[in-house]
Amino acid sequence: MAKPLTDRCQQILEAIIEEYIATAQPVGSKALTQNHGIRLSPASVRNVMAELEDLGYLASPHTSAGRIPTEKGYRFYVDTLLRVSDLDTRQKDQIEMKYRRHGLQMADMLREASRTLSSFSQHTGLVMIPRLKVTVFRHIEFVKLSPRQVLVVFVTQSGMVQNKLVEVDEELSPSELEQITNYLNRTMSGMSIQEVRARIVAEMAEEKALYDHLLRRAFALSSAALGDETDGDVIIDGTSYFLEQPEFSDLRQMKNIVQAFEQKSMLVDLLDRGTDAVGVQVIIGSETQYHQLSGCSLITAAYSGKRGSLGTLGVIGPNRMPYSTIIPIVDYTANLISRLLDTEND
Amino acid sequence: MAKPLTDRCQQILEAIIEEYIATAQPVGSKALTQNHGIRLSPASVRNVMAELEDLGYLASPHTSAGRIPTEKGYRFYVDTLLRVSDLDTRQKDQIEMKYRRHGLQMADMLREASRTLSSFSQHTGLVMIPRLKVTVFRHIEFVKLSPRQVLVVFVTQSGMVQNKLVEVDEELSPSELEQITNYLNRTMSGMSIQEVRARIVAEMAEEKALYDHLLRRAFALSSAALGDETDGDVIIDGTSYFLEQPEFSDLRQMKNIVQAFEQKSMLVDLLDRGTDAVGVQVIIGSETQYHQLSGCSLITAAYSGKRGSLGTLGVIGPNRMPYSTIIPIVDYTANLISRLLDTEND
DNA sequence: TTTGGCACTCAGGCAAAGCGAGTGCTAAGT
DNA sequence: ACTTAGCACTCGCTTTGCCTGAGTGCCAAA
Repeated sequence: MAKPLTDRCQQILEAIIEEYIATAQPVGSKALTQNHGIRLSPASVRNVMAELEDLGYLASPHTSAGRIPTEKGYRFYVDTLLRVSDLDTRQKDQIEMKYRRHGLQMADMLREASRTLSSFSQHTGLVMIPRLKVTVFRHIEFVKLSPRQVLVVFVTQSGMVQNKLVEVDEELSPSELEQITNYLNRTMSGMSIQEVRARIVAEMAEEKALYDHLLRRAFALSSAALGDETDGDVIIDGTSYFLEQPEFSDLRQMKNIVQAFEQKSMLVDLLDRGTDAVGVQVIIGSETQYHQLSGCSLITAAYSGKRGSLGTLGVIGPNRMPYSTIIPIVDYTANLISRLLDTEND
Repeated sequence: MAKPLTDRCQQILEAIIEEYIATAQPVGSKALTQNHGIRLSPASVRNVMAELEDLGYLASPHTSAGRIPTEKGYRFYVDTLLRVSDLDTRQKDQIEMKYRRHGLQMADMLREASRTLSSFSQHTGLVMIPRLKVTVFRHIEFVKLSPRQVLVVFVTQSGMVQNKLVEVDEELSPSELEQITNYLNRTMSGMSIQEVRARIVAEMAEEKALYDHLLRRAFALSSAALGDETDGDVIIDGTSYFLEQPEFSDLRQMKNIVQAFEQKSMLVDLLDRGTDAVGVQVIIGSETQYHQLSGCSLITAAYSGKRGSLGTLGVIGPNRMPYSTIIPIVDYTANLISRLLDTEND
């Protein structure tokens, strides 16, 4: 039963999907024979279409309309029909230009990436902020805000700044703070946060720490600051492109989507899935497993710094997205960001 | 010509506006006499309504529909008809509860404020982040990222952390950086950023600085870091409430609004207008002077810290907003935030 | 295996008709 | 002088029916 589709079937499926992506209208047999170099009569095409519908690649909204691709159809298209080309150099230059401003910190860069993804794809751009645990420790600093409150400012290798307010039981003198600062910066510099955490746990258990009051407080403070994982944040840009999509003119669904965007947790999850993958990932419709996002697809790619994968970026839009043009954009952007993060600050 | 409206006119206008706010439907003469304790016949009400229409407080979408308020109508309602009551203690407690988590930094608090405003008003919440220039210097710190790049981390009195990457012409040794840090923290602590800037300009001009190389570099570095005003940022929450409003079911206008939200500059401008005002401000429809936001109104109030006004927060929604319930919410939230910012860290 | 022919289906557009909410006006009542 | 009942009128909204056209499935011929 799992016999592969014939060449002709594939060719027609591809034509239908591309036509549908372009027009958002159910596509009929006649339209196909006219515009897509199919050298067959409408009747033959109809036979093929009926077959493809039986196999689950196409669906018809009603008897007298054309066919639209199913998710299975899109999946097949993306997996085997689609040949993605590279961006031409002009486009690459245009994208790269956006990052030419100097003094760009990582956060600015990621914001710019989201904006660029959105404007080049004409869909909604997503960029996940790196999780704390995958970043590399560079510098920590304590600022006493009140006798019991200490602001811990923490800088990663790539120039991201995290900060957290920590309540302490017992007041710390400026010189104590300075000693702690120096000690932590000396010992932890260059380690990943995961390593730092492991180190803290290990040292806390050691005898030395038990007797050294200051050391113990140093570890307590830093573990409080690094302890709670920020729950993942996503930069979203170009939500308004969603409002242009005819398939979301239904306000109820539109509201679902906007709410999902505000909540972010679903997007974090979806982007997370692609963090350790190589190359571009595509998630289509119900593969998201969120019914609020039904009809939405994502094109994502991981970006990385010196020490491996940092996060994921991508584009979200309706199933009917121009995959062939957006995939190279996402791919190039992810590589570009990785390159920029890799070469800077060395 | 500027004769004041009679009591009866005002009473009816108020009833019409409140009915329209509740139902989003043009309100007719009959509906009024039934539900709003107007002891008049529909015919009399009609006469009054015709008069109010002539005066520009009401409009009729077409002959055989009821009346809807004009912007002038809303303005009159807000200015003279509306009596805002205080929130009851239960609501106050509910709101206050949201800020009970400890270790809340200013940024978290403002985010929470936006969310709370939105969920309590059932419309879109806005909170402006304080402009750099109105904040108070507490601490500055330099982190050398590469020979020529220094990350300037800067903490305000209220615990906000700003950071900026600065390129330097000439490498700074760690000890130089430390000297600069100490000097700046000693001299500038407790001053507002405006004062700090003025001080820097003044000292740069003085003889002393001309001869003290290090001092000159200290000023150069800090002025680079404090120099460019961040162009104002706004925390937006509850955009999806907009999608529920029947008046925005037109997708074109909806798109305008969402784009305006993404761009933020309009919102920054609108919130800025209320920064130095006392109490709650209401901006209705075309008073925003942005055609993209036609049909939208804002309810805003300034919040302040120890040293006076910091920024503005509020709610944006359709003209047809329940002003009487939202105004107290905005008012209370602004006061609450001010109180929290005032009492913390002392 | 492909193709032309043909009957069939069904959504969308259009016009006519009916409904109903609401108005403005006039004349009578207080 | 103000209020109210009555009445003709307006006009948007909904329903109904009809038509059109795009597109289908199937069959028989090439």
